[in-house]
Amino acid sequence: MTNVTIIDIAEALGITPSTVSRALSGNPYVKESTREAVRAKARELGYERNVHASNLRSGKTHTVGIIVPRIDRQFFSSIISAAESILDEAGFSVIICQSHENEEDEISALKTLTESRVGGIMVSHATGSRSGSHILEAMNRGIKMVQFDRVFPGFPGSSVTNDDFAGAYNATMHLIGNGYTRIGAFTGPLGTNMFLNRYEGYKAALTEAGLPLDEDIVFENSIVRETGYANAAKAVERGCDALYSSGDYSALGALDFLKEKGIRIPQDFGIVGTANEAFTSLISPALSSTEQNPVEIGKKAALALLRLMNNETSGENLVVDTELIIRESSDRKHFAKK
Amino acid sequence: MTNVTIIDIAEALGITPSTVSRALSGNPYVKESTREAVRAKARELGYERNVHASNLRSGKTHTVGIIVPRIDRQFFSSIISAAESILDEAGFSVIICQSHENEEDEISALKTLTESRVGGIMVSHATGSRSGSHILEAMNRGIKMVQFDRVFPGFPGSSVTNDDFAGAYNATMHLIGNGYTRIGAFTGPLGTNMFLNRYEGYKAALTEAGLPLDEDIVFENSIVRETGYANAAKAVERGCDALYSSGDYSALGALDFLKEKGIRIPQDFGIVGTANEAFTSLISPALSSTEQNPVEIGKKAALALLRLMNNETSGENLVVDTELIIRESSDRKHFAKK
DNA sequence: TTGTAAGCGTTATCAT
DNA sequence: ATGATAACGCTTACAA
Repeated sequence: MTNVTIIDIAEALGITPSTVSRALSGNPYVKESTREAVRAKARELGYERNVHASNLRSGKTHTVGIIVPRIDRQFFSSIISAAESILDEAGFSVIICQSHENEEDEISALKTLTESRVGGIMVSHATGSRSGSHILEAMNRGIKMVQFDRVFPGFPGSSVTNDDFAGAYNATMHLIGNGYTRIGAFTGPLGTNMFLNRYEGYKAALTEAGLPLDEDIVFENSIVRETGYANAAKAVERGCDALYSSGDYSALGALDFLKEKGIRIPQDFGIVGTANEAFTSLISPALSSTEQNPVEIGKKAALALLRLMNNETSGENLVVDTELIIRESSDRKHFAKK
Repeated sequence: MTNVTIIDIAEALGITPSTVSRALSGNPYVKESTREAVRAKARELGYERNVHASNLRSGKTHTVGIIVPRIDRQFFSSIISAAESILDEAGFSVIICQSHENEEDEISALKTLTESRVGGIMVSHATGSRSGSHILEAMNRGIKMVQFDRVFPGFPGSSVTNDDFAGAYNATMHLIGNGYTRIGAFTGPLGTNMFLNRYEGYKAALTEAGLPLDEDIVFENSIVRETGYANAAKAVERGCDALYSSGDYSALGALDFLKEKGIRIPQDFGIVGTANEAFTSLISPALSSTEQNPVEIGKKAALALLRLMNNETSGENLVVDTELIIRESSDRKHFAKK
């Protein structure tokens, strides 16, 4: 265990701890030769700053926290990875907590972080977290917070979200542009803002194109492969020739059904997913999807947090553009020859 | 900002800070009524323990660190997720650092963690980290460490690895059992122990089955889709009827080639990948692969670290079994009817 | 069962 | 440019 302190360095050099502290922390009022000597001795003795003593005395931390529902979802791990790189660069270590999609764990994660006196927190809330009162309360206590992806609108602090409305709108417009005329929708639970916004985008596109909205071909809670398969069957039965899906897995389930029935994709049926999961480019036919740019979200959120901690802003709401990735499953214009 | 201390609680209650400290930390020599009163007042005042003061005074931390090459790889994020759940349960927060596959960042991550006086560290080293001397040095300074997945053999402390040899052996044996007789291999860089072990497992299976080892059909550094495609062409040209691959992406590349050439899978050609990436079950034909059980690795490593910090062991080397997942790409016995 | 008092390692405020 | 000193908030002998 390292137990070398600035006092040891001071004694070895015949100076005082204050000078050692100043030398090590880059205080300008230190003779260059002293600084050199201190640095050399510190290295020689294997000195390591005790961040706890430092934090206690100075009241400042070089740690921030990130709370996500689960680390092992690609979307979140990409966000964390990007954010970590930026925060690390700025001299902050990152404590990561998982809420496991439930409010209780989210509250305890928040407690862990505030007890550690982190300088700020990035949080994407659990679906189980309904009111967000614990988050609001922490914000009101003065904790710098950036909400990302899943946010409680109207809270203080900053936020970074995707433009879900535009993503869905663009995807639906793309289907319309490829000549599909009866386009169904797979949505997530519409109680969640994100899914609601996507549904609104879908509707807006239909409206703008003069197509009727038929709720018979809107399937809520279609987010897994199995429901996708089952609802694709209904969609086909109800005369759809395309599907906009709020998720890639349900779109995959739809592909399963369509391939099984021998329905040609994209000639007879078009489909676009959402999230641009890794598998979308690997399956056949490759699935068109909407890229959510998690790396961009992570970077923007980290920078927003740094600004917040620096008092350069009291809060800002940032939007990250989505990007439609057109692949075989919906690109009738190019793949029809196949 | 919270600034309520145990002194505030003590004053409000007309007792001393020591008693408050004892009450809050579960010291048994505290009257039940006192404990209740302290807890109530703490809640009322919005008290939060200052972990820095606590750590400084007690010399103990409730924080551990995890260093991985990249958080955003599914394999590592699954390990972290599993480890975090267990460590969190045990009362530890987790600081996560990325080495970005280079030694410099790994060293700086190690420094960040030791400066934070973490109680222990889980580490999977960067490919760019050749000697591991910084890791060894930290271990020798008394830092509790568990290496996982990519380990420097012979180091003190604990380790958790996959049985890569057995995984490759089983995969190759499975191909042999399905009647394939000229089985090529895609390996990773053989300078890395893990890949070497897999190659040895492949060779052992051939030997045991009395099949010749032909280095013409062993392709080193086949780890991405593109090299898989190119080397599959060579393998076919050289008469292979099956491939054991040390990675899933190169196996995917091989599938690309085989499908393009109209070679029937698994009737005319069998293939098994490694890692059981999410896409393996989603593509067609579904790819057989070797599951590395990251969740198991994460759990085992976390528990090993807890034992190490508890001085229940001075080091142990644990092995996590891999699991062969048989899918269409290699299962001639069941899919041949197709 | 509770109080007293010292100290963990650092930094900030004086003073020199 | 450096030294002396106090203090950050907590835990822990030791005493009572």
